[in-house]
Amino acid sequence: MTQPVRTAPTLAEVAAAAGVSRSTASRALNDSPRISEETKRRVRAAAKEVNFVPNARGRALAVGRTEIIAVLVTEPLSELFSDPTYSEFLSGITEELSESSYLPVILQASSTHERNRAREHFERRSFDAVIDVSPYKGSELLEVLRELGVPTVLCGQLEGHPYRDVFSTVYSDDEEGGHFAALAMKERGRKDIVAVLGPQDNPAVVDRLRGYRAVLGEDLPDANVIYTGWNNGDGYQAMHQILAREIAFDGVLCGSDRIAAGVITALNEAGLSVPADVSVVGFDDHEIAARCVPALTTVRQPLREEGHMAANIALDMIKGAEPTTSVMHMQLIQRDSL
Amino acid sequence: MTQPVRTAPTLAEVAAAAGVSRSTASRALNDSPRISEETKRRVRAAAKEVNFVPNARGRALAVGRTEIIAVLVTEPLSELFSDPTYSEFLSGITEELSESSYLPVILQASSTHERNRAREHFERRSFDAVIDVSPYKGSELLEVLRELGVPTVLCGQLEGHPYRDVFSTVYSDDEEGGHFAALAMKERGRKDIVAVLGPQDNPAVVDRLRGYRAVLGEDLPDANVIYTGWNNGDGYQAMHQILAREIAFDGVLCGSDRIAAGVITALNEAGLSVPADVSVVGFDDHEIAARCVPALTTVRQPLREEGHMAANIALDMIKGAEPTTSVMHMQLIQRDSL
DNA sequence: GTTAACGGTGCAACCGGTTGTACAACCGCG
DNA sequence: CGCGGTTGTACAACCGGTTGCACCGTTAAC
Repeated sequence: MTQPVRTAPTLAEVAAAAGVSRSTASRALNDSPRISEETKRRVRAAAKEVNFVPNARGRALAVGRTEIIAVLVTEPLSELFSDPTYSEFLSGITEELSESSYLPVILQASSTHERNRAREHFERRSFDAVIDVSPYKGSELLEVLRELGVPTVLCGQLEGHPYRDVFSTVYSDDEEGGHFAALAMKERGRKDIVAVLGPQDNPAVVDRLRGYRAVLGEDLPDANVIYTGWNNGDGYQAMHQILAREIAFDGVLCGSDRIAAGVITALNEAGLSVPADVSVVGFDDHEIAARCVPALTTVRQPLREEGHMAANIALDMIKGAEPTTSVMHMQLIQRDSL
Repeated sequence: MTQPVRTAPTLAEVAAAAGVSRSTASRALNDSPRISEETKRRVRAAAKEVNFVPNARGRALAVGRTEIIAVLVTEPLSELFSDPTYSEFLSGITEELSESSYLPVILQASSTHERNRAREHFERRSFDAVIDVSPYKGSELLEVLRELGVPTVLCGQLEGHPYRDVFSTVYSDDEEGGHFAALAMKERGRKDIVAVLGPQDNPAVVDRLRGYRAVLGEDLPDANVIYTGWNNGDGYQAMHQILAREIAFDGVLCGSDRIAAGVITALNEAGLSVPADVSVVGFDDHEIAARCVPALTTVRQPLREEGHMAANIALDMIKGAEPTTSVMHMQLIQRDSL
């Protein structure tokens, strides 16, 4: 077992070991066409020998990049991640970046303290690009990023597109998703709809509800809209509340697939059959959706692809590309709960 | 409104503007005692004038530090943060670091891809220290960190303390917490206990259960232990299941305060009174605990302090301090639900 | 046999800061 | 007036890489 290494080998040591100059060693390791195969082999062998890894600090200074991309989170993490969709989105980002040498890190900036630190490190150019997961209009950090000219991708639509000319934007069309779900209910002939959504202040929730409303109008009365958490148990509890009211309904639109799972459990316990008595539609196409009994009809949001897109745009902007806006589209996944 | 700045001012420009050399400018901005007050004033004015912020890359190379600390997360983020306690812990870390110039960033390393990238950046020394939020024995990343000699703090107890001589450890004594909760039940004379815990594979859950068992023995039979999520609705649903079984019980130990809130709701709906018929004890001392009706008796875990501790130890280790182990203690908060 | 072309390598400058050391200006003192 | 000591500043080296350019030896062409 090797002893802990306290001091990392430098390029100079590798060069010495291979019997070449630092510059040749550098070019060999970066696979420059100006170096002969024979020399490359020697240098690579030497590098492997001493376990050489180029030091990030020296490299960053020379190439002008840190190869770190900040994923900016401006709300409390627990809130963000209680929405299960985010982790899928983040996976999309890391997946895409793992092809490159870039590393995504999550930067929490919910308190003033945190925002100040973040601001400072933005000014120092500690990161090559920023992906803002939950941008809001008038954020002072966005203002800073704009002034600094740091490549930035916003995930989510800001009303009025205040930064369209400087920042890129990626979002999926939640209103369209609501549209699809509601349309499916309507075509099935459901007339008395209940909605069990996520938190009321979540922008996606607001947009989806708008989509529902545009299709259903008075078939989805205000009194039938319930805001709750995103989980199984939350759906279960909400459905209990609704059943306790003893109102008539034949369809439930859910804010997530896990909510839908809880709703179905509660309905079954109350002796109601899905989809014979009540239709249920979920949201996200989470892996749980296909495993539900009955298998859940749901709206698929291309979260992973959204992450890929955001990461790619960030990489392009680092290379100097102009800001872009791209909209991801929702898709209704037909199964048996409708 | 200023135009976006594309190229940041360098120290040389500041020095020129102030009419001094680069070295003097540097010392003036770093408040060296060798520089006269008058010169410092001039340099600072010039720096403010051109909006100078020292470039992280140059600075990092010179001082040998990036001033970034990685908070390593080896499980999926959504899983981690569905446990509400983590955000409190993270706040503790950022709070403490905000006193310094260090910035904590969260590094997700659940997939192989992610782990490889993380490893690479550890080798490059992109971070000055690592705080591992959910360490597990045999993690290859820990092995890498050990070999590289990167200052590392583990949050959680690893059985057998395999890295005690290289890494620092901070953990709160979950078994002790379980002990306190169970003891309170026992002193209250409760004999038939039910436990509604978090996920079965969560190490804290395992330790707490061990604490319960040590005190209660057969008063908490295996059949009465339910594993679920951490939320309100999860507790509600779990309690419904228990009530459906029609077993006799007079106490419920909960894995989180939110679970407890759901449990109380379900008990009330079933016509049972807390604490007259059934005693309920929560965990965490989340803000919801005091707001429950009746106010919730719970076990307080010093999460924020744990974060402070972890951050401080990391800073100390960067300065060269030896690894330490520190245990945080639990505390029973007596309220009305027992 | 001389020379141009070319592939391979090394020197030295550079990225943007920090810091050891030399030096100039000034002070008070004998 | 010359000395040693203090104070404030500048020069230059350094951190660890990358890269423009000059230079070397070889080969092919004339």
